[in-house]
Amino acid sequence: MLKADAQDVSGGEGPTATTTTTTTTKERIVVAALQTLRAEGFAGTSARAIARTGGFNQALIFYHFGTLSDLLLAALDRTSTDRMARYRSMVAEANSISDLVGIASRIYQEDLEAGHITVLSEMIAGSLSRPDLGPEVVRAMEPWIDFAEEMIRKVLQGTPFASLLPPRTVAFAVVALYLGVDLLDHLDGDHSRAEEMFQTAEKISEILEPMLGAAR
Amino acid sequence: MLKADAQDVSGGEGPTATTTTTTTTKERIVVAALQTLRAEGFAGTSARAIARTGGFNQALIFYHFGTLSDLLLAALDRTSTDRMARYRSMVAEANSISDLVGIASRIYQEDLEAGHITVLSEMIAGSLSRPDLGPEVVRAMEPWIDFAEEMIRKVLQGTPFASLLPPRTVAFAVVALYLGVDLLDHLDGDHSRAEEMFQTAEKISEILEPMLGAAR
DNA sequence: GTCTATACTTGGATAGAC
DNA sequence: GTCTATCCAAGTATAGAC
Repeated sequence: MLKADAQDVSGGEGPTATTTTTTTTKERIVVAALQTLRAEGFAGTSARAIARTGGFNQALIFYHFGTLSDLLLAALDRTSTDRMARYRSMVAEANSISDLVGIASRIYQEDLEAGHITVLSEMIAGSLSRPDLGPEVVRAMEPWIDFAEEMIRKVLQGTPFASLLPPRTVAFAVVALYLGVDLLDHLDGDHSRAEEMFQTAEKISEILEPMLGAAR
Repeated sequence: MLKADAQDVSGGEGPTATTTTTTTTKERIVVAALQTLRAEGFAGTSARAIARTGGFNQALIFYHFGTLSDLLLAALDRTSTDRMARYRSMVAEANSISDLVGIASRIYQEDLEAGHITVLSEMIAGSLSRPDLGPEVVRAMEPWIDFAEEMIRKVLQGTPFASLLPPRTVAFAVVALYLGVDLLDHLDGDHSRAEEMFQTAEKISEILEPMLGAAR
């Protein structure tokens, strides 16, 4: 997996709706923007830096996207959509708390290596300095909290925890935790702590589960 | 010893070692840097922006700190030290889990309003783009994980959780959660979710506590 | 659609007067 | 220690040739 993404494309503009990965320039620019965000962070992601990364002319960014902010938002949208599809497909099988934790653990690993979450946190951190980004970044985060809420609801249904843990609040905390862990994880490259965190969570959920009866 | 100066003032240069807060220029610069980081984010915190915030000349930054990175690190050190003192004084009374959660809740509120955590997350996010910051930011984070670990250890001592929850791992998660919650909280300014999260945590800890006997 | 060239702005950093 | 002036690199964005 890892670099398996770079895109699903398919539904392009042109009439050539073949399955071949026709990489348009616009897509190449988005991909380069994502790579740059991951590697250099928001502050290092200038139009010129993106063009260097992708090996194309800097002016193309403005031709295709108008402003740098618009490109950045398109890139954010892209990862967000791609990852959401992946998350949904992975989580389809999950019915219990420990299922969910296990999947979260594997998917975090995937995200970490590919830098998907880093793009989010860099965009969030960056939107302080460019207020036009703020509202759009907020919108990009919402589906994630919704998604987490949905999963938590599903898994807490009928357990004694349902009355104790407001799904929306837990969802918020889980998303925040994801972001924070990724932030720290990337800072020093010591991934063992996150691993141990997920292992601990799995252990706990496995102990908890029998106390609840089958969650579903 | 990373810029051990930055200082507590008091022991100033001049013979006037009074208790009055003699604000040296160096301090004013650090304060302005913190304000700018909070308000404009890492990407918006240029030497010129800091000088505008503080109402002093831009060249002073380079006279007093050499480079912008060094100023930023001094500022990070400053908040980190200040907040650590505050945390330690607040937490001195805490003996139980629910004590700790309650204090964490109040202190988060304080941090949020003053933007203390934002400085951390902006510096972490920013260190991607300026690799010279990375190692120093890592060092600035360590005391926080240590501190959290210490607290968690203290409060878990002798409870059944002690065998289940590795203090270091939980500490890492708690710090990550703090960062992530602040990140999201500042993004859209909706502080109710964090509040509810802390309230939920308090409720849970209050329910859990009697099951453990006095934790201490 | 893509490239070159360029206008204009901001930023880090230094020199030198005061 | 502080200010003015300035150098130069880098950034966003646009115009116009191809």
